[in-house]
Amino acid sequence: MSFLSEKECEGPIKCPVMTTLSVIGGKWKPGILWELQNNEILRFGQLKKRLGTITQKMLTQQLRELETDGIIIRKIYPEVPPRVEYRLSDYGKSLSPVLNEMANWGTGHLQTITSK
Amino acid sequence: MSFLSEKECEGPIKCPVMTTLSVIGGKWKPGILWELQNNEILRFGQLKKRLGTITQKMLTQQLRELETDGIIIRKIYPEVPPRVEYRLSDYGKSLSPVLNEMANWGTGHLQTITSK
DNA sequence: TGCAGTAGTTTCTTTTTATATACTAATATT
DNA sequence: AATATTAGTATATAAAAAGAAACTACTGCA
Repeated sequence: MSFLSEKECEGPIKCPVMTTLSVIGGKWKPGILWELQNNEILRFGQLKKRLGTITQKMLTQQLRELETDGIIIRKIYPEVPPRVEYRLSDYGKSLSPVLNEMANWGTGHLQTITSK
Repeated sequence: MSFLSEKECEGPIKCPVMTTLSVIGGKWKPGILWELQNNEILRFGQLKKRLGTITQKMLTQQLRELETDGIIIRKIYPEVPPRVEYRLSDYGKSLSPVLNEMANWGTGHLQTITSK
C-alpha cells in the first residue's frame, strides 16, 4: 500500500527516497549514469564530450562521489598521457529500474507540459 | 535496452530523468509526497508537523511548485481561522511507481551503507 | 627547447537553495 | 481589549551547489 514505513521518513531517520536522491541527484549524475548505461566503458574525456557543457571540476567531483557510493568503477592505466576508464559497477546497474521509472515518467511529463 | 534515447540527454534537449528530478527533487518534496501518499488529505499545519523541521516559507514554496506541476490539489475553505487542504491529484498518483522504485533502492542502499 | 595530450587540482566567483525571524488578516474566546 | 488560531508573506541571511579560469604532471615528438 505504501512505499515506505512511517518511521523512515521522520525525525533524524533518513527517508529512503532522499537516500536515493543523494546518490543519483544533482545536475550531472543522471547524465553520467545514462552515458555509462549506454556505453559500458568511457574515458574521462569521452564522458566530458558527451555531457557537453560540464566543467572538468564538476565531472571529476561527480565521478568521485559515484565511485565512493559504489556506483561506478574507476580504472587507472599508469600511462602517459594518463588514461582512466569509467564503467558502472554491478551495484550501479541495480539502479536501472529506478532510472527507467524516472525516465518514463519524465518523458510523459515533458509531453504533458509541451503539448498544452 | 536503454531507458532514454541519445538525443534526449544531449545539448539543449531535456533529459527526462532530470525532468522528473525537477518535479520531485529538492530537500522537502519527497517527504511531502510521502505524507500525501499515506494520508490522502492533510492540512497545511498537519503537513508541517509531520515534516518536523521545515519552515513555513519552504513548505508554502514547495507546495506551490507541486501544485503548479499538477501533482497536488490545494483546497481552500473560506473560514476563519483559515483552512487549506492538500491532496495528491490523479496525476500526482502516477508518480507512485517512481517513488516506489526510489524508496526500494534507497532502503537497500541504507542497509548496505549502515552494515559495513 | 617547447609544445601536445590526458586527467586531473586549485582558487575564486556566481547562482541556487534553504533558513531564521518577524509580520499580516479575520474572527472567536477570555 | 488582549490573545489564540491558521495559513500564509516579506525580508534578510547563510549555506550549498555549480561555474570559470588558470595551473600541474609526465612523457613523446618536432
